[in-house]
Order: sequence, then structure tokens, then C-alpha cells
Amino acid sequence: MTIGELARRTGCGIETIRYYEHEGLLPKPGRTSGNFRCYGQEHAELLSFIRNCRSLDMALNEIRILLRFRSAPDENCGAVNALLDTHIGHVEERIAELQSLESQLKALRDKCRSGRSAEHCGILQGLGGAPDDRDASGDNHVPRTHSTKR
Amino acid sequence: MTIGELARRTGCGIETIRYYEHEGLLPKPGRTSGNFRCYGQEHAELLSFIRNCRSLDMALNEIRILLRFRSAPDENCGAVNALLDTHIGHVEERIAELQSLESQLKALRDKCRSGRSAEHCGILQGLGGAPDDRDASGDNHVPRTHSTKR
DNA sequence: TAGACACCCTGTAGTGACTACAGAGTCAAG
DNA sequence: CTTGACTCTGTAGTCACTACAGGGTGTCTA
Repeated sequence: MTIGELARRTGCGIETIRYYEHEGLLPKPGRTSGNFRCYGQEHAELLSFIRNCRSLDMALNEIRILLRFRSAPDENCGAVNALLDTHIGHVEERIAELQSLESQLKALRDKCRSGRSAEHCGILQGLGGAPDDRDASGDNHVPRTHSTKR
Repeated sequence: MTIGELARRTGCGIETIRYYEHEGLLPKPGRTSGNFRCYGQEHAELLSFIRNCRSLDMALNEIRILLRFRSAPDENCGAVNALLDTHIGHVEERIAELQSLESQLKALRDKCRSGRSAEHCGILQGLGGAPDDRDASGDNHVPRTHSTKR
């Protein structure tokens, strides 16, 4: 199948498929005489695996590790468990951060319920003080609040 | 004060301060005879404002809007309220997504409690199916699960 | 006055996971 | 034979920084 068909089947963008190939997550497929990539069922399954992992917010490097286990069926899967546990930890951490964020934002929002002039806007004033030292941690690969998903 | 002192006072990296200047969030400061940037109290306050906004996970473009209101005290602050409401919406959305993620990850983790061989690992098998169409939305600027904070 | 050392300067490149082109080639239908 | 949909490679852009390289400045001590 062509790259476009693979994209349609998996719900993955064409550029993303080429990107995964470039990153070594997907093996290089065969080519037609006209140099078009041609994929088989096994590529579709592999790509679904990758997209499932991504929809669980795993980083490509984590997925790389899982792929190694997927293709080495005799190894002990303890490392798979550990990877997932770490990842769950990251997600939990990020949820806690965002919840704290949310309550801070709502408290801020409550400072200005009316359409008064910016000069007296409680929100702008609330943002002006000395910076809190909320969250300065450093090794959670789970992104922050603003991202664009396709 | 020098850039290093400003950095120390606000808990912001030196490179980040130069970056904000380059992005037009901080006005260009004066310079000493030796070409060192020199900052005053108003810069420190402005930078604190920006860092507060960032610690609330606002995007630089959102902060730019707030800064315009901060320096135009006579305008009506309704847009400030709207911006914050939108941002709170993004954060709430992201929390909901992550919570769904968390329960999926935990369900997956329960599929393999033992150190069996990867061939029979329930996690790897669970990741293999057709991709769910969980979250395909597109305009939430709140990042995903993996990020590096300073 | 010399040297050491901390600090600062500009500019460029890297991060992660894509996304968006430009400019060209391929293929099937009408 | 033309149209139009699809594909190719390669490069640059996204966001909010971070990390250099290669140089200059300022202050303190010997």
C-alpha cells in the first residue's frame, strides 16, 4: 500500500510516517519502480503500536525501547514494566501540577469579575507580585499546558 | 543592575532574559560603557510578571497580550478575563486528558504483573491493537506529558 | 602592573515531535 | 494528452528555551 493509504488506515499524517522512518522507528519500506514507498500489513501494525504509545504520551525514546522488546520475544519483560511505571509516575506528577495551576488560575480569575479598566484589574495586579517558586522540577518529559495536536 | 543580578533576583536564567528581550517581551535596557546591559526596578517587576504568567503555563503570546493591557491602564480589561477563561479551559481539558491517560496506563500495567518473557507480556500485547481514537483535538497549547523544566 | 577569574557579549545550533512548504516527479482516468 | 491527485526529497519553521564557542569587561589580589 502507498504511504497515503497507510496514513488513512492508521490515522497518522504522511509527514509523520516519513518522520518515523527517518527516526528509525519504522523500517525502510520497499519502493515501487517509480520510487513510491510501499508498505505491508506488518508496517500498519507497527505504526499502530507506535501511535498507541504516542496517544499514551510516551516519548519516542521510550517507544524505541518497547520496540526492542517487541522484536526480542525471549527477553524478560521486567524493563517494560519499569518503563511503564516511570511513565505513569510522570503523568501523575503532571496532573498534580496542572491541578495546582488550575486552582491558582481560578483564584486569579475571581479577582476580576467585572469589566473595569485595566488599571484596576485584579488579575493584572495579582500577576504582578514576587514570583512564587512553584514547580522548579526538571526531569518530567510530560509537556506543559500548551501544545498542538493533530 | 547587571543581567546576572536580575537573574538572581527573579530566579530566571540569564539566557532566558536575553531571549525575552529578543522576543520583545522585555524592553531593551540601557548599556554601560563596556556594553553590559543595565536594568532597573521596573525591569525586575516586568520580568516577575512574565515569570508569574509562565509559571501559570501561559504561552508567550498570551503574555504579550497581558503586557499590552498592563501598559494601557485605561482600556477595559474584559479581554484579560476572556484570555484567562480560555487558558483555564485549556488547563482543564489537559487535566481530563491526562486522567484518562492515567487510567489507560494503569489498566495496561495490570496486564503484566510478572517478569515473564516479552513474547507473552500483556503490556506489549495491549499496545498492539488498532489505535483508539482518543484525543484528536487540535488547538490546546498546553503541552503533553514529557517536558523539561528548569 | 600583571595575572587570575568571574562575569558579560553576540551569534548560532540544538531540543522533541512533528508540520509546512518548495519544486519536482509519478500515476490513473477521461 | 491533459488534468489532477498523489508522491518524492530536502529544508525550514514551531515553542520556549538551553548550551555552547569565541571573544570582551571588570574587579581583586600579588
